[in-house]
Amino acid sequence: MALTRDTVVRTALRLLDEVGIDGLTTRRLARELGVQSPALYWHVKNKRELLDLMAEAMLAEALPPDREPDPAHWPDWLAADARAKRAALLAHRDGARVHAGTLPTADELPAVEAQLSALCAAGLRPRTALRLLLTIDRYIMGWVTEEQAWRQDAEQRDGAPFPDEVLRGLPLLREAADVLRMTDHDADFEYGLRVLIEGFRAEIARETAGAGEAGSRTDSLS
Amino acid sequence: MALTRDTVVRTALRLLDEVGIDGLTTRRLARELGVQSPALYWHVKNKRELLDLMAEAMLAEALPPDREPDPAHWPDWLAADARAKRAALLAHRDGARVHAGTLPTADELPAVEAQLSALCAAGLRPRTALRLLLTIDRYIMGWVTEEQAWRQDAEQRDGAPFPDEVLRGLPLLREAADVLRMTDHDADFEYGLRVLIEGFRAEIARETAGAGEAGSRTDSLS
DNA sequence: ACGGTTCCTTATCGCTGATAAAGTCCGAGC
DNA sequence: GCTCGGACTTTATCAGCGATAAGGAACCGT
Repeated sequence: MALTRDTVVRTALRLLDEVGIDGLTTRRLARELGVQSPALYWHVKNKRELLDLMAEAMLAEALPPDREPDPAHWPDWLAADARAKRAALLAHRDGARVHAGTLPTADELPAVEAQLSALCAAGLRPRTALRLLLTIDRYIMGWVTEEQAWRQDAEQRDGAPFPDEVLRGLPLLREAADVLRMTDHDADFEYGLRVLIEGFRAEIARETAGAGEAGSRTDSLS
Repeated sequence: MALTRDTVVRTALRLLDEVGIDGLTTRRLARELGVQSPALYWHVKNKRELLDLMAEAMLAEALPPDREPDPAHWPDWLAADARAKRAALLAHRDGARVHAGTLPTADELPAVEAQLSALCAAGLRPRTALRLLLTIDRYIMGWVTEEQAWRQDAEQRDGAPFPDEVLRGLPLLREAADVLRMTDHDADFEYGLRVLIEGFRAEIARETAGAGEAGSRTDSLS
């Protein structure tokens, strides 16, 4: 049976978990597939394209299929989507770094349109709703990137990071030591997510209230 | 005059702007310094350390020196710090990618302690305050990473991204097209920042209100 | 004048992503 | 039944990468 583009990508994802993104070379992948490395270039234009396909497959395999988002419960599905995306990125070693290189493509747009539709029904203008989605997306990317770097580092570090001695004279940090040392990624991610959604709530309130003066944009903070 | 670790790092940063992080090789950097590439390894342990030093220098040169943050105006300095950090990362090509590889070090801690102190004076527990700082930091990292990838891509792309034709049948995206196409990074970043700070405000209100039941953590969204 | 430290060079290693060119196989058309 | 053409894969090779070993030159305190 000849090699398929699909098996190349799936094998690459499996190999990624074994060796990490830095260990994922075309030769290693070819070996895994029982083939010489130039054979890969028949199925894939170059390594960049391979990584793009991996990122796409990563999200596809872990993300739930499109639902019609319910405007009434936007905080719920917004949070659920965020958790699902984080989970998708965490599902593979260096998942965030793989995804980070990719550019948004046109075929993701319909799902975004559906989300916008629900958010607008909840009271936002399209511009604001899209900005909101972008904001949450960047939080997730930044978060998981850091989280995976930290996890990676934790494997080859002996003992706790930021040992008690370096916290001498820093009483507040000492009190928040478990947050500093990232002992509970899930809870800490959840915190930021809640803050964001709380902020969105305020934003919706503001925008609904000032609906009459839609044109007068202001970025003031208070 | 002999080479200095400092001139190596400064030259590396200048070269980074010219060729980007992928073009920044030890050979290229050595050439820029009028030296053979193994000479670099006298001043720097390896490339990872060079990048760490570059990241450190990047932030040091663009970030304002420590001030004592004022608890009364926490939204102001929090936002100012966020803008400054984004500016620092934007100041060099691929700045976010350079910074992303680095791990937090102990000498950043005193500044964090000072921020915690101000946030606690404003009504937060240390754990919550630190989580808040982490949240905003990850937003910045995620944002600028994406922003620089986008800018990079824009240079070698002809015409607008997401041309009108792909927005056919997607009326809300069409209305938010300038956000989708990232025509104003500053304003879009500012939006997310404001949402975050609005969320922090709500968080402070919640925490101050429920101060009696400090132990009963809950992550529910509503 | 000598010995040690500092700083840099030359030579080389094993590895990377990628291309060119040749070879194999298999199925459609005659 | 043979042959031609496309679908794949191979071998050979390239330029470039980060890194190390070993040696040489310059300087500095003694």
